Amino acid sequence: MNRRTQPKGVRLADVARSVGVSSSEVSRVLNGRMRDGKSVAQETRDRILAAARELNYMPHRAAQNLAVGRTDVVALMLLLDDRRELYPHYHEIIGALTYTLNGYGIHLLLAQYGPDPLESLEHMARSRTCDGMIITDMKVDDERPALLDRIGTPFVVRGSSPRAGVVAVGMDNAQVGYRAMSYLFSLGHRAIAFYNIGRDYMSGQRRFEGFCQARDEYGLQATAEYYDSHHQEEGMYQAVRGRFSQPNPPTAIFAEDELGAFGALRALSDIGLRCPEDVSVMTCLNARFMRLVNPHLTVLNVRQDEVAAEAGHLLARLLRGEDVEKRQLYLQPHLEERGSARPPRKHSL
Amino acid sequence: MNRRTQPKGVRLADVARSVGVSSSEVSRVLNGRMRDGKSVAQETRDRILAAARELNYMPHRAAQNLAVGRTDVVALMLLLDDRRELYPHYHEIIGALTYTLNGYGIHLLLAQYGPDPLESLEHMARSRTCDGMIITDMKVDDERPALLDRIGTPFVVRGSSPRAGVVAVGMDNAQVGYRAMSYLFSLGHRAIAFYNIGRDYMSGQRRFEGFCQARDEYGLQATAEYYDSHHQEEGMYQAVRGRFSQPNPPTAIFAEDELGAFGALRALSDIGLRCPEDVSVMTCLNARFMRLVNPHLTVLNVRQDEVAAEAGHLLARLLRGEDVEKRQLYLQPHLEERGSARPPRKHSL
DNA sequence: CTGTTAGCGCGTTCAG
DNA sequence: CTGAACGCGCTAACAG
Repeated sequence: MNRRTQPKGVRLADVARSVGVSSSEVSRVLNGRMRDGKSVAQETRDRILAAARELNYMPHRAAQNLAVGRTDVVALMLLLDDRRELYPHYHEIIGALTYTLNGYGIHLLLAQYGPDPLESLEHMARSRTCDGMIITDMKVDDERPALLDRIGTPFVVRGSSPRAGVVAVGMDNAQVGYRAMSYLFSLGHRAIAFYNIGRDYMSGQRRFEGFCQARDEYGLQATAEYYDSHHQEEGMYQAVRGRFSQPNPPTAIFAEDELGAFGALRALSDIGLRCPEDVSVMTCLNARFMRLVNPHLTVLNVRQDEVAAEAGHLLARLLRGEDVEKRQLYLQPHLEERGSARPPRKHSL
Repeated sequence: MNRRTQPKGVRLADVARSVGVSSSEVSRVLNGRMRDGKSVAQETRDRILAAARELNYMPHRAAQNLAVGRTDVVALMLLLDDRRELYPHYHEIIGALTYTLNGYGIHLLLAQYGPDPLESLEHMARSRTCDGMIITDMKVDDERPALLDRIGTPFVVRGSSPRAGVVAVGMDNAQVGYRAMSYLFSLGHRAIAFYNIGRDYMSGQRRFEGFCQARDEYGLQATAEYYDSHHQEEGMYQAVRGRFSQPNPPTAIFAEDELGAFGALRALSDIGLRCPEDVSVMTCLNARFMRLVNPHLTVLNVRQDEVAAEAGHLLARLLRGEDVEKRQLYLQPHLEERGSARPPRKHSL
């Protein structure tokens, strides 16, 4: 009961000694390495298990890792913003990954990129701190997949992959761009301002393609405006204020993400315009609380939690040695109408 | 350049052989273990460093861990809600912890509690998967501190500690309760409904104490109402709807957290009451986006990121062997007025 | 200043 | 069915 913990912890050898067998025998029993004919006498088996429980034996992770050459750890490297805060979408990614990986007995390790991201990544991978990695926020010229391939570390891309031959799971951002435009068009909007993530990001690039396709298809070349933004709440605020001080303001705004949408709303509010009466606003996001707040934003739901969960499953299978098809899986965004986008007014004041 | 990665990775011995020294020598140089008089000849030193760089040597984590008896990992075990999602406050905790710990060369490991939380915790600690832990969401009868003490694993409590003799850093929740009441009282409210976190949680218990103190001090025994809630958005929605179908509804509501506040707002809206014209609402939270949304909530800002950062610093110092005072640090909440709470109307309709 | 030796704790041959 | 011996890769103690 009140027995003091052993100074160094109880080892395999301690259990072995207490039973009067070799430590190999204990290892075999505890790891269930006795299939085929290879078996351990039922009696020694029981005695070993009893002793292990009695001594409260717990294998030493580092020792196991070293012996087996595996860590059961998957790393996710984080990009913190200028305030050292996590970007919103990480919330769901981290939750879903932790949950999913734990189902495979894998822990999630978090680290942040240093000044040289590739170096951070290489360090993490080559030191074998983890068995595999999830990489996110892909740039169009992202060198991480190639690096990890070279090192031989299994990984899954969360998001759009800059190239084939890797396992990637993300949202279909081309559809995000296309459907946002289609929807606003169908409501009757023609003057649409599309504020996008930077096109240096894969998702931004994809969205841009979707935007272009819709724009051309609907003949909006003259009225639909495209902006590369990626400057969060304040950036969008400034951008929208600036745009509305110009002639021919848009009747609808697509914002890159939730923060951008709030920036846009704040700008409209300060200008004296209402949403959706005067200007429609939509965006794409998933964060749960966002659905609870006012105004209820009409969004293309990009289910980051589902994406992350799927990425976790795929990586786990990869680590198990199962052969996973090296292909890209893109989930479709789901339109959720909540009233922040409506048909434009027929006549301006 | 295009050299292929060695099958098993390059080891210390490889570097040693390439230079013609023993691996201890390499280890010494690479780890800078040469203070005091103990030095390594400048020349061999240089040759070793050159060879290591040339061979692109990277120490094997598991081997180092085993040899040194340290992992440079701190674990945070998560509580997922019924939807397997992370509670809102984790977002800032995780970001701040990752950032802070990385400054000490420590990674953050995430795992979720199994059905038996104490067992999960013990497993994590005794297997020496991590060097230390951060524990959060303390219950009043929380057994985790005692368990970790017994095991001998360093830890820091994020939140209110159920007992002295541990290192804890959290918000002063008694003040949260007290100041929320004071503020609403000072605005002129007398009929206040205080929806609290469950009192089985330390923070709930503390808030309750603050609530009681203010209630008694201001003579609100007859009009201030207390509810243990802790049922998130939907729960608060139901609770508020229920309360307003009764006589003598409150003129002000304190909600346990952001989700609760949104539930309250939704309920009021459905009932046909406006905030803050008809009913004042305030809560306490920190999440950044929450500050951006409408309505702008008047809150007691509980800076979870600062709390977590401080907890990270303390744990890191603990792990370095510095002797940290085993005491509790509670930051003060900061009132931020954003208009969701106002003086009550003089006369009801 | 440097090499040798001996672990760290566990898994895994390979005989027996 | 079981034990002895070795290896995982690195660090630390101790000679020299």
